[in-house]
Amino acid sequence: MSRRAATIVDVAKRAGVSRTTASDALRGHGRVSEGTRVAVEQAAAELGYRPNTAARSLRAATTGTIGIHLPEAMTRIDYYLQTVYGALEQAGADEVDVTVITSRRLAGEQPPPSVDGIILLDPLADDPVAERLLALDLPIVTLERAFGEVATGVVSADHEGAIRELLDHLASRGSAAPAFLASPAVTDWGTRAQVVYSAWCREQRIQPTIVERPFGSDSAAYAEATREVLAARPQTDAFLCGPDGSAIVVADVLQDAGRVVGEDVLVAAMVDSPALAYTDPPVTAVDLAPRAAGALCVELLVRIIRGEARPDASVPLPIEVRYRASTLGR
Amino acid sequence: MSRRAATIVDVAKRAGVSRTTASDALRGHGRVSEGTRVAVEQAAAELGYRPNTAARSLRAATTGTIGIHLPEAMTRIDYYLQTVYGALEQAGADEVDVTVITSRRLAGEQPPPSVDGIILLDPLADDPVAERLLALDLPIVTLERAFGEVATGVVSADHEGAIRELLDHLASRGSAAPAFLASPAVTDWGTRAQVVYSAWCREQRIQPTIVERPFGSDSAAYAEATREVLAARPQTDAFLCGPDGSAIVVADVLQDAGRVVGEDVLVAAMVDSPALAYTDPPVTAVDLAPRAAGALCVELLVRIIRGEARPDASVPLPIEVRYRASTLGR
DNA sequence: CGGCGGTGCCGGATCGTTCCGGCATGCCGG
DNA sequence: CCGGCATGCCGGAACGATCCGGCACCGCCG
Repeated sequence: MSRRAATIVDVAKRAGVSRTTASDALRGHGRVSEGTRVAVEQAAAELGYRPNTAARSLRAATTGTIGIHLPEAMTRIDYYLQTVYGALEQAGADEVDVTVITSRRLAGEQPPPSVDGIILLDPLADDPVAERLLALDLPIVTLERAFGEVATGVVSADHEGAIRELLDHLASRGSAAPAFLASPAVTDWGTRAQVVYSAWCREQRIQPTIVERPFGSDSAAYAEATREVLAARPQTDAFLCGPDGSAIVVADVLQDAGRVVGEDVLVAAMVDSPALAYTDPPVTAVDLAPRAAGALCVELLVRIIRGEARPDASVPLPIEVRYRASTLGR
Repeated sequence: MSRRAATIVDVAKRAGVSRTTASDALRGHGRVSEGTRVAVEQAAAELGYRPNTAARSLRAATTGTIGIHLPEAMTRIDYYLQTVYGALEQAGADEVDVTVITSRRLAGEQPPPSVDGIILLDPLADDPVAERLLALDLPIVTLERAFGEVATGVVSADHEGAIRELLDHLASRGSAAPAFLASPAVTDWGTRAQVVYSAWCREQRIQPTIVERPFGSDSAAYAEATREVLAARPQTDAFLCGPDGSAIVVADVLQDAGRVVGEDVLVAAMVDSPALAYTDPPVTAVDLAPRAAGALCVELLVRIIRGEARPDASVPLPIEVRYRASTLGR
C-alpha cells in the first residue's frame, strides 16, 4: 500500500552487513557473532521486515501451505465444517497455512493452488475433483476412504463398531424392528453403514427396512422419508438416522404422528451435533469427533510432508456413542 | 514426488522455442504465431506443465490469495462457518484462493501469511489479532464493523431494522414484557442489538429485561440464563434470543417450565439456523444470510484489490425475518 | 534499390531469499 | 615463525516466471 516493503537487503544495509549475514542472523544459520545477530534483529524490527513468502517458497520449493478439500454437497453439513475447523486449529499449531479448495475452484482452467499436500475429507466415490487432486502427485491424507491405486495417509474411525453398538443398544431397549434412514453409498462412511446394518439384521434375523435420500437432502426430504417408513412398516419401533441433521426431523415427524420418542419409538443418530443434546427429548447419537478428525488429518499430513511418517500411514479416530433420552426413555 | 516438475523452460525446449516465447504463448501476451502457440500448448499439456505459483507471485508481487479471519470464539458458531463457506464459493468464482487465518496462526513468531487482502468477520472490539492484521497495511474488508482509523471496505446489514421488526412483531402478537437474552457487546452486532432493544423499550415505555452471557457460551449457560429471567420476572411473555443456538435452549427450558411456546410465551431468534425451522414449534428468526455475507465480502475485497472499488466502499447485506410458529401460534 | 513498418521470436534482467563455497583474520601449538 | 584451524563474514548463483527491449527477417512502397 504505502511504500515498498523492506527486503532482507534493506535490513542488511541498515545493520551494516551483507544480505547473507542478515539472513543467517535472522534464520539462526551459519556463523554469526552475537553482536551482529542483535544488530540485524534490531534493524529488522525497526524496518518492520517480513520475509517475502513467495521468494522463500521459490527457493525452498515448498509453500508452507496445505490444501483441504471437501465435496461440494458437504459444504452445508455442519459435520464437515467442524472438521475443517479442527484442521485449521491443528494447522495453526503446526505452523502451516491452509487453503480450502472448493470444487468450484478447480472447475475452470485455472491451475490448482500450489500446496505441499492435500487433505481429502471423505471423498465421494466418483468425485472428479478428488481425482484431479490425486493426480497432482502430492502427499495426500484422506478422512475415511483409502484409494486403492494411490498411496495416501488415512484417518479413519471404527464406524462399524459404533453402528453395531447403536443397533445392539436399540435391540436391548426393546426394539424389534429398527428402520434405517440411510445416507447414500457415495461416501465410504455411508457405504459401510449400509453394509453393517444389513449384516446386523441378517444376524438378528430381522427384516431390514432401509430408506435412502440423496446426500445433502433438505429437511423436507427426511420428513417425507420418515412418513414413508411409517406407512410401509407401521411396526417400526426405532429409527437409525444416518444423514447429519436428519434425526431432528425424524423425531419431529414421529411426535406429530402421535408417537412418543424414547417411549414407544426410539431414535438414534449416526452423527451427533450440538442441537441433538437440546431437542426434546435429547437424541442418542455417535459423536464423530469432527474437530479431532480434522486435527488428526493435518497432523498426519504434516508428518508425511516432513518425512516423519510413511505416505500410506493410517491413524485411528476415536468415536463414541452419546446415550440420551431418545433411546433411554425419560 | 516422482521427479522434478516441468518448468516453462522444459516446455520451451520441447516446443523448440525460447522460454519467453513459451510464456507469451501460454499467457496470450506478446506476438506469437498461431502455429507456435499450438505447439507450445501441446508441449505444456504433454509435460503436464503447471506454472510455479511462487515464482509467479515473486515476479508479480501478488499472491492471488486472500486471507479470512474470524475471531477465536466464533469458530464453534455455525453462522460464521457458513459465512466462511459463502466466502469460499465466491472466491472460487473470482479465481482467488483463500487462506483461513486462525487466531492461533498469528499467535507465534511466525510471519503472517502473505495475502493480497484480508477479510475480518465481525471483528471483536479488542481483538489483538485483528489489530495485527490491520497493521499489515493491506486492503481490508470487514463484515459489520468499520474501524475508525483505517480505511476498510465494509459489508453490513440493517440489524437495527430487523431487530425492531422482531420486537414490533412480538408486541403485535400480544407481548407486553419481552426479555432479551443478549450477546455481549464485543461484536458490533451485539452492541447494536443492545442499543436497539433499550431504545425500543424506552419508546414503548416497557421495562427492559436483559440477561447476557459471554460469547460462545454453551447450552447450559443459556438454559440457566432463561431460568434466571423466569425467576426474576415471571411476567416475561416473550424472549428475544441473541446468541446463535440459544433459541433452541430457551424454548426447551420454557417447555420444561410448563410454558407453551407460541401460545403463552413467544420466542424469536436473532440468528436463524436450519435447526430452527424443525424444532417444535419452529422458531421465528432473522435470516442473516451468512453465505451471502461471505460472498459479498470476497467480491468487495477482490474489487478493491483490482482497483475497481474504493478501499472504503460500503456494501449492504439484505437480511430478512422468517416468521414461524414460535411467535405465530400453531 | 533503399528505407520503413510489421511480425515473430529471443536474451537478459528482475523479483527476494537462501545456500554453497571461499576469503580474511586471529589464535594456538609445535 | 609458520602451518593449521576456527571464526565471522561475504559474493555469486539458483529457484521459475515474466517483462522490456531488441534483433532479424520479410514485404511493400516510393
